[in-house]
Amino acid sequence: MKTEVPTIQDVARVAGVSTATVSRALSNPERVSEKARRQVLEAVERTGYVVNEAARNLRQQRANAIGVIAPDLSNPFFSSIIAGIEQIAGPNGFGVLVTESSMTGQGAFEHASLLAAARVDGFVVLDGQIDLGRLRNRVTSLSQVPVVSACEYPEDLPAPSVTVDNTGGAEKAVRHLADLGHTKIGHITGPRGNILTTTRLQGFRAGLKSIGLPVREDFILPGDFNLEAGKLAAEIWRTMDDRPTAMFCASDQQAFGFISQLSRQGFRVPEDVSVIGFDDIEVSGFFVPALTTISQPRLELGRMAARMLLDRINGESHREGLHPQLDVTLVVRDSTAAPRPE
Amino acid sequence: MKTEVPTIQDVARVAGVSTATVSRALSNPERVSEKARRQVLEAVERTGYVVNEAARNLRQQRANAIGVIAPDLSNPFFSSIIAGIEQIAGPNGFGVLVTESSMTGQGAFEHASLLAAARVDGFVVLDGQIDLGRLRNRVTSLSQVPVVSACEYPEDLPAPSVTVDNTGGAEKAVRHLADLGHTKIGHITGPRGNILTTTRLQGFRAGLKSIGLPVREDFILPGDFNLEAGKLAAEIWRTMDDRPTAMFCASDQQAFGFISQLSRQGFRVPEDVSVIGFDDIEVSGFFVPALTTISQPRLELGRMAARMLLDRINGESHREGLHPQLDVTLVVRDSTAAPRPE
DNA sequence: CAAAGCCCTGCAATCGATTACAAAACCTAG
DNA sequence: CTAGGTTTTGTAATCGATTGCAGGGCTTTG
Repeated sequence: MKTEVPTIQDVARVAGVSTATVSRALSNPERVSEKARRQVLEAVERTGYVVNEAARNLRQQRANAIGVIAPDLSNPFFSSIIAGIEQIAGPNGFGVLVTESSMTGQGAFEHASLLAAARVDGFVVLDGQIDLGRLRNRVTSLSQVPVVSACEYPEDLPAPSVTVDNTGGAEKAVRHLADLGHTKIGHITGPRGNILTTTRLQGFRAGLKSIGLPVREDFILPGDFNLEAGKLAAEIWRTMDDRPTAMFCASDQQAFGFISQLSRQGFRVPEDVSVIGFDDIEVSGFFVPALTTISQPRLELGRMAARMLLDRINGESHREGLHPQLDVTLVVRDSTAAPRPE
Repeated sequence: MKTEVPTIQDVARVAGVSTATVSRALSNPERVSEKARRQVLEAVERTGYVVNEAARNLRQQRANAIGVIAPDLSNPFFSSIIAGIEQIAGPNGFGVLVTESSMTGQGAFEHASLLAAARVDGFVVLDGQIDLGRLRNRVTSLSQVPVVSACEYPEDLPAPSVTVDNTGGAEKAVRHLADLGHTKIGHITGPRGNILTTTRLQGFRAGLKSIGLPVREDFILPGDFNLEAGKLAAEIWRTMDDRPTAMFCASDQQAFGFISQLSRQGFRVPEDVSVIGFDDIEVSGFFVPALTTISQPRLELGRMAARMLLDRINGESHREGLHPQLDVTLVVRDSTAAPRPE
């Protein structure tokens, strides 16, 4: 078996035309004659030719790939977004390079420069903690690379972003609980400093206010988005003298941890306490009890981010300050109910 | 601001040496003089130079990247493996290009050829359905590219693979249930034709046999790995005259679906039926009840696959037929218990 | 002091595509 | 039949790095 990979030269020889014609026949079919096109296509078939991306990238000064910087690849939340990105990028001929930024700050930067250098034409950043400004300064070539941030985003973002309506979602959650008759509503927050934490907390307060309920600061428990944080919060809830009858959790995972720990301690959801989450990840509908939550379109988040990035790469520059916000919806299931009468 | 990206020429000029020396100073520091090295490093710092990967790749005939073909990116199971792959690839200077093969057969092939063509130096295949032989024939250049398959793998695999001990895991599950006193043990399988389905079913049968329990074919319910399949199976279980008192589910997700639906119908786990899963995904420990399951090292699966692939790319060819199998462990939680006395 | 050997450096070819430019081929209309 | 215009094709430069080869400088040894 021949071990040589065929090049455009081989195709040209077989087709009996020049390499220029081959190149044109493949990328601008309408620019060559019917006859030449047929010959080239046939030669491509015969030789099994596939364009060498490295050569093309070098010549065109374009990588035909985008990078994704995610804080945690194994987190299903981020991986859904990546799936969405891939759905758009792939069919458009763009590869998707993923990296995890979780490794301590330093590492993330090393990584990013690895990605830079004509390896990718742009980035989608899913990590709100990353200091984009610094990232850009770090590597000269990076400063020219378009970036779109999705989901989380740094406070002072020098790039377009696509997010969901976190504040509105939180308000919806609070309103739902209030509608059920709850007046003692608590909240377990996300990690300190995260933009999602901030906006959801803000929505929580705004929601209470708009209904005319007071904000009880002692009902706001600090947390994180993960399962463990929910468990910890449950322990705190247990020890409270005056307990909220309903909790708005900053994430579904957190809600699971919360409910799980309470069940273990003999409490029941929603009988003893109503719980509402945020995200609507896949298992939420199958949890016991099925989780009431705020659903966000993760796949669409990724798809939209990819579309925006591709647009920018192709020069259709939106204004820098484009920040579409996707809607979220309340999904009522079994983890919320009217409070038990006193 | 200067918008030009510095090239090796710029560095050479600033450092007062030739491009050859710059190149050597960066990749073979010991081959140039102390002085030249200092000058080059300083020039790199000053110019903010980063090597152009496209040019390097073209010249070296190597992409410094690996491709991952996964059936479903948003599935946390696969994304964990990808995270593992990234953990090994990244620090070794390799990019990780992901693609989803879920799109109907055709699409997957298109995609793979996109990945080929000097874009990646090798693949990790996570999709057992993919016909590797056909994939390879499709594109001449692909036939030379090293492939490692992980987790799932085609029956007649022409490539090394890394898997977990599915059969052994299933046996452990059965034994655990039997140890608790169950004699009527059922199984919900994975999707038809999948290698994981086959091996786990096989282990299930073997487990029963080794304990001396008969295999009741009517206790084997066809399914899939997802939540919905568990739900469907629950409906079947309900209608059975003679019900198994314990079910071994082919995946954790499936177990969730099963338990969820049963709860909804007023049954209790483990009181009415014990349930054991397979995978040990993150939420399993926080499900209600916490799920007893067979834990498999997903991250390590990815890490090992990446290591094997990198080795092959670097020419350290293991024999073609290398198929390491990682161990799985039984994790006992709250979803299994002794059967209720008749 | 010359010869031999080693280390370091630079020149220039090379990887495989794309594309500017120019030439050739073909048409059309006068 | 020819000038002018359009379409199609080919030649060769180019992208930015790596690397084989050869030459220059320096050290060592006889």
